[in-house]
Amino acid sequence: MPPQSELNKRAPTAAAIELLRENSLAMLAQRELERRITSGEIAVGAKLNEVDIASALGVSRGPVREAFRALDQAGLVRVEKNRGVFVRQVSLEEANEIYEVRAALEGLIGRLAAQRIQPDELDQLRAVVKKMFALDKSRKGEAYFLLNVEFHDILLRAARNAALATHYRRLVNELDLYRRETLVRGSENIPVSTREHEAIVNAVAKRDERLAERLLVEHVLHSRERLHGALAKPARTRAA
Amino acid sequence: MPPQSELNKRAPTAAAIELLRENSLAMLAQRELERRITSGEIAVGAKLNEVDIASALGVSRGPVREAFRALDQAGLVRVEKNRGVFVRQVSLEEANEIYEVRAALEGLIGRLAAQRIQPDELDQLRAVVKKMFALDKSRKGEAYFLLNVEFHDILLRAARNAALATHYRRLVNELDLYRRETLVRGSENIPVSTREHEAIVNAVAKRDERLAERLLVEHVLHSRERLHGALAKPARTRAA
DNA sequence: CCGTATTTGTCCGTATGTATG
DNA sequence: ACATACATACGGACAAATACG
Repeated sequence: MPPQSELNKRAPTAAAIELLRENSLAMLAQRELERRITSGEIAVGAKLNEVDIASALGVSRGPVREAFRALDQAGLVRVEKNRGVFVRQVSLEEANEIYEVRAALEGLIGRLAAQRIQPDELDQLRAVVKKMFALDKSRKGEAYFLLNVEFHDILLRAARNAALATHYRRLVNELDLYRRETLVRGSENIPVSTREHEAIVNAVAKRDERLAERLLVEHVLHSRERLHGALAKPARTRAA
Repeated sequence: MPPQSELNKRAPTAAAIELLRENSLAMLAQRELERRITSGEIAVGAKLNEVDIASALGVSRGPVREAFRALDQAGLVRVEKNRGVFVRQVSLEEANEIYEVRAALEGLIGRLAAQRIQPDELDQLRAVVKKMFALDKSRKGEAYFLLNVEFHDILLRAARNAALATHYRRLVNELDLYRRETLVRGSENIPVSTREHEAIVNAVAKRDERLAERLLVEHVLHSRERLHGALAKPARTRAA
């Protein structure tokens, strides 16, 4: 593990001191570990050694242990008493369960966003979809992935519901673990997915709650099918 | 705070030792604090003093601090750096947001339960509703509250989705904090609520997913209205 | 506004349990 | 099976920040 981060400075910089004014080392360690896990920097199933991580982050073991408990509740790691902490592995069955919940929340996001979205947020959504169409031709998987995250984040803000945002983000994190578990990357059919995004924006813009809800639920289920399709038949070309 | 719990035994009993074989002190402390918070033993907004709780539980501050981090992620407490940990207060606005999410999940529970419920679970649901009708006449608020929890727990099991259960339980916990915050107890109109439960059981028994979903969503929204009604007009008698 | 007491934040030592040869 | 090495679990000491008089 590379021993670098916002933490781990021998001589704390002014910025680091400012961070510590508001955040405990435990919270900073939690965020840093969350970043390393969701980014794939730490592999799924990997064991998190207290002393290694503590030294890598330049803190003692106390804050690291506290961060572990938070990450456990957040569903990112699994704690086994007297054995250690491991990056959580999400099975196919669990992923299907999570998708069911996510679809329900995604539908709610669509309904609320159609009610509450502001003009500037609509502009942002349209800008993201525009970038998606531009990307469409070159098939850049990683860039598309980021735009997709941005799209759903804008919708989430537009829904104006903090509890919804909290639970939705956790589900997305868990699905990322599954994606990494299965080593499937770029399974999205970008042209199809982009058109779905476009239709969603139009529904939200028309303030059509029912349509936005339905399109987002279907969008999630389609994403799941595309992912499973990539898993089940890796050699076969997938129809839209 | 009463210094009693499964923990805090000077001479650990055999049962306590068995507990410790599988659970760390941090996890036990977390559960115990969760119980004390959700039961109202510790008041909403109260400050949780590390040393007091540690001595009350008969452990050191380390496990208590770890439990705090987990409870923070679980939405039961709020951590302010260098100031302390407080039982979370849920405002009216937050409660409304949580209700929106809960309604969506409750609808999903109804749909999945209608798909997947087993005969013995249906029997359990009917038994609970029967008890509710029996209670109906004597208007026992606390007993009804417990039956209500049991009813929704059976449905949750019948839905057979662990992720759904996790997120649903957290939302219910948060709404309990709101209920306690507003000091509203027994705001349910028991006859009406019981009939709603009965209708839900019938829909699930008929495997009518759409109806079960709709009835449960409405049930949640009605519960919210009954609660808000009790808040807005405390002096007035509430109509159904 | 300052000094003191209390509380939180962090670190490290020790005990206990687990994995390995 | 045993012994050794290693990792985690817990407790306690010290430092820093906050609250109080």
